[in-house]
Formats: sequence, C-alpha cells, structure tokens
Amino acid sequence: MLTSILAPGTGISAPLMELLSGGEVESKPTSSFVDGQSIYSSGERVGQAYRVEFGAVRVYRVLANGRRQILAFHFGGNWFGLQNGDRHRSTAEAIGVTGIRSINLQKDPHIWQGLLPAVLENFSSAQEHQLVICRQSAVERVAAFLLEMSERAGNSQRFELFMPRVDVADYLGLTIETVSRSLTKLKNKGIIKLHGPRGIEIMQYRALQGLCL
Amino acid sequence: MLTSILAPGTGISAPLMELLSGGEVESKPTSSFVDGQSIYSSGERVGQAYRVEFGAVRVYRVLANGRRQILAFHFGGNWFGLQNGDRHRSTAEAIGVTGIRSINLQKDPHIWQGLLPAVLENFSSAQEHQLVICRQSAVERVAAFLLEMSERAGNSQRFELFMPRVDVADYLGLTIETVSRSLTKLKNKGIIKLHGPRGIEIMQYRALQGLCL
DNA sequence: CGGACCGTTGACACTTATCAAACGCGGTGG
DNA sequence: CCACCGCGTTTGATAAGTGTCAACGGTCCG
Repeated sequence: MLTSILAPGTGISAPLMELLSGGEVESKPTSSFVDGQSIYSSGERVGQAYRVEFGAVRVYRVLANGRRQILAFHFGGNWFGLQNGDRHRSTAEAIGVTGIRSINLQKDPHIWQGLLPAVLENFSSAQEHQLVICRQSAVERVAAFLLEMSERAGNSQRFELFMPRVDVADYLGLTIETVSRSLTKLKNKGIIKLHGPRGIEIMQYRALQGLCL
Repeated sequence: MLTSILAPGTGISAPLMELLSGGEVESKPTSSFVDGQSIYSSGERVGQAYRVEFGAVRVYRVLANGRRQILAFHFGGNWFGLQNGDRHRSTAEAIGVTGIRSINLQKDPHIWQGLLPAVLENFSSAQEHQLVICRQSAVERVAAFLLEMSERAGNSQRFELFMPRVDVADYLGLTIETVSRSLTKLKNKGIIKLHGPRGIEIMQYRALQGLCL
C-alpha cells in the first residue's frame, strides 16, 4: 500500500504508520454493526475516519432519480470515510455483521497526515473502477469484478461474495438482470462455476483476465 | 478547497498552505507545453507533483482494447499527478498551450503532507465523475459536463470549451457522435446555444441542472 | 482550387434496460 | 411433515438507447 515515496523517513510519523498498519493508536475500540446498518450518512458532519476490522462496507450515493451508485466496497484493513468538505456526501453501510474501528479527526487533526496513503489508495481504486465502468461491456465488468473480489479474498480461486446481486449491479452500473445474465454466460463458457447465490469458483483465471482488457 | 478540518492549525505547515494557494515555495519556474505534449506518461516514475498555471490538462488511460478514457481535466490552479505506487498509471497531456509548475517530491518528501487537500479534491472529483458516468443517460452526462465546464469557467453563462469533441466523448464514456447528438438535442430544446465547435452559451441554467438529477 | 480535419447527421445493428414470470430456498404455521 | 409464503435470483420477451458505419458540410491551409 505504501509507496517508495511514502516510505519511512518521509515525514509521516512512526505512530501513524503503525496506526495504518493496524495498530491501535488513539483509536476507539471496535464497534459492531449489523447488516444494513449505517456507519455514516450523507449530510452528516465529517468527524471520524473508519477502518474495517472484519466484514465489509458499501459506500454509496443515491441520485435524484432514485438510482443508487455504490462508489466502493471496503474490506478488512481498508480505511474509508476520508473526504474533503465538512459534510459527508455519501452513505456507508455495513454488509453483514461488520466490525469498525474509528478515530476522531477533530481531537487529533494531524492524523490526516498519516491517512494520506489511505486516501491515495481510495483515489486509485476509484480511478480503476471508473475505467471498468466506462469502457467495458457488461460481461467484462462482471469479469473484472470477480477478479477484484478474488484478489481481495487473497487471490483465492473459490470464494463467497459478501454482497447480494443488487449491490454488484449498483457497483458496476448495471441492473441485477444483466449481472445475472453475465454470470450465466461466464458459467456456460466454463470460465466460472456458481455455488449458490454467493459462491464463486474461478475455473479459468486466464480467460477471466483476458476479458478485462 | 480546504475544509474546516484542514484549516490552519491542523498540522499542515504554513509554507505548504501557501504553496497550495499558489505561492512559489520551492517550485521550479513554470514550463510551457504545446497542444498534445505529454507532461508525464504511463509507466514513468512518479517524482513530481504538477500544478496547472494556465491552459488545461487531460489525464487519461488507454485500455488494451484501444479505448481511451479521460479520467480528469485539470485547469488553472489544479494539482495533478498525485498517486500512490512508484510508476504513473496514466498519461497527462497539455490541451492547447499550457503552463505547468512542478515540484520535486523526492527532494522534499514531506511536501506530500501539504498536498493532502489536493489529493482529497482529486478524489472527490473522481467520485462525482463516477456518478455522472454510471447512472446518467447521454444527454444527462453532456448536461453535467457543460455545467462542470461552466463552473470551472467561473460560472459564466457563455464560455469556450478547451477540448475537442473526442476529448468530451472520452471523458463522458460516449462516442463523438453521441456527444454531438446530445448537444443538438439541448440546442433544439433551447437550453443552450452553440457558437461554433467550441463556444457554448447556456440559455436555461435551471433546465440544464434539472437534467443532472 | 483541393485536401485534411473536425463536427454533424442519418441508417442500422447491437447491447442493455425494462417489464414480466418462473424458479429455488429458507422460514413459518397448520 | 408438508403446504404456503416471502425473498433473492434466474430466465424470457420486448423496447429503448447508444455504438458503428457511412456520408455530408464547414473551416483552415497549402
């Protein structure tokens, strides 16, 4: 996550590095959220930075036309809730039972500095996602999504999706029907196997990568 | 651009704040680029942060299928080229004659801290753009684009686009034909007037905003 | 005058959204 | 134990939107 440029000795203090890597510096204890419970909501004041301890989080915005766009999923170790402006413009919800550790930004404003790598990481993810969403067909988006989830699950060939179809659809800018059809296509080509609604098994890694042009 | 959280006294040093607001702290003199000239390219080492002095910049990536996606446009005052990892994953090019000031990140790595607001700003823009691109129709995307350009031109009703149609298309995830058709639709509804290929005049601001759901 | 470049317009094909229905599964209650 | 219901997913038919291919028009410049 950290880059050569952001390596030790760059002005980022050691305790913050530790915090970033999972230390418990100045943080509240982990609090638990149930499925669908909101961690922060659009319009609320920004005052905390959050880190997923276990489970998963979706960050989304609802447009005036009623459509929901999931901007990002966050999993164990990911920081989120970092933004400029004093009010949240998005909503963060737990997916399943989720543990969140938060740190207060007001009390300790210089902590922002330590969070720079996390912000850069989020920024990078947003750009990657933008590419997938804008210039790929439905099947290609789903393929990219599966690879992303596989990677986040430790590059495992077999894994369970945290989220239902509607979340996948709202993340990829598709409808649930199109997501479902795309999965079926990949299944029929023998590239993946589906184990129930959430279970994914990648049979042909190469073929999947080939789709993600 | 700066938020309450990032106001003075937050640990960001005064010289860096000055730098961000346009001061000339530790920066090289402005260098000039001609239309289409690259400022950095995908694969190059990350070593500088850049700031647009005049003109405009497009940051894009080319996918394996040959399609180009413009991730962001940057105008006077905007910082760009900030990312994690040690190699650029995108290419930045001047649009028209453009002045760029750069600062060396290696020599002065703690400067990253002062750039945090700029990174947050870029992150925020990327997310906004993601929403426009994923959940809006062609006309709505073009409408949002015109409002964005109007805002960047100081909320002026009449302005000139910096970039040709192909850039607009690659920014919005559309084809030049669809962009052209969308502009024609807006023109026919009396919402905008077109003054040559680059000139835009917004006749009904409200109607345009109404399209951006 | 001719050509190159950019933008517009038109015809058509293809992808995906929409609307609708069926399926599978877990839970509840008779 | 089994029928029933609710929910999420899948599948099907159709329509709308956008991409593709092609032609045309305008401007700039040699």
